Amino acid sequence: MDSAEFHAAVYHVVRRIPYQRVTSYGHIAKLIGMPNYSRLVGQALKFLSRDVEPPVPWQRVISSAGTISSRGPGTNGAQIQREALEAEGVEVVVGRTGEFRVDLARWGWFPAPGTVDIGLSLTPAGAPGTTDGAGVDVT
DNA sequence: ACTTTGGCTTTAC
DNA sequence: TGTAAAGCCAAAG
Repeated sequence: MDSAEFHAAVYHVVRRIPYQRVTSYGHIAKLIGMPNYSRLVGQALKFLSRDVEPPVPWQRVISSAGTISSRGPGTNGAQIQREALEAEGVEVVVGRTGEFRVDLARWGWFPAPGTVDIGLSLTPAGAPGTTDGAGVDVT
């Protein structure tokens, strides 16, 4: 797939992230079938224009450690992201060094690869397993 | 064409 | 958890 398809797949998957759920860049890469493209997922979201037709909930994508990427001191992207997450009810805590983090055990959404539609032909036909992908139910 | 730079990950300590 | 180091891949410089 070329970069256009990659972007499309990323957006597609990100849009599949349920309300009040978050996932990681790396997991999205896995879902698409390219485990080592985690950084490119970040770029795809970075290149995303802010007024695409079906909005892409990019705020539901954070690092695998459950922290919101700061994107540098001069930017307020992390703050925006935090507000967006809290706005939909996701609990965001502030670390001791001031970073925002989300409890992945509670809000994380990590369905097995192949169980979500990525909008491309590589989705296996009768994908077994969870179609819900309700991550961890530790309550 | 080479070097840096990212909304990253994993493994190891 | 928190760093540190080594991979990773495309876009900028």
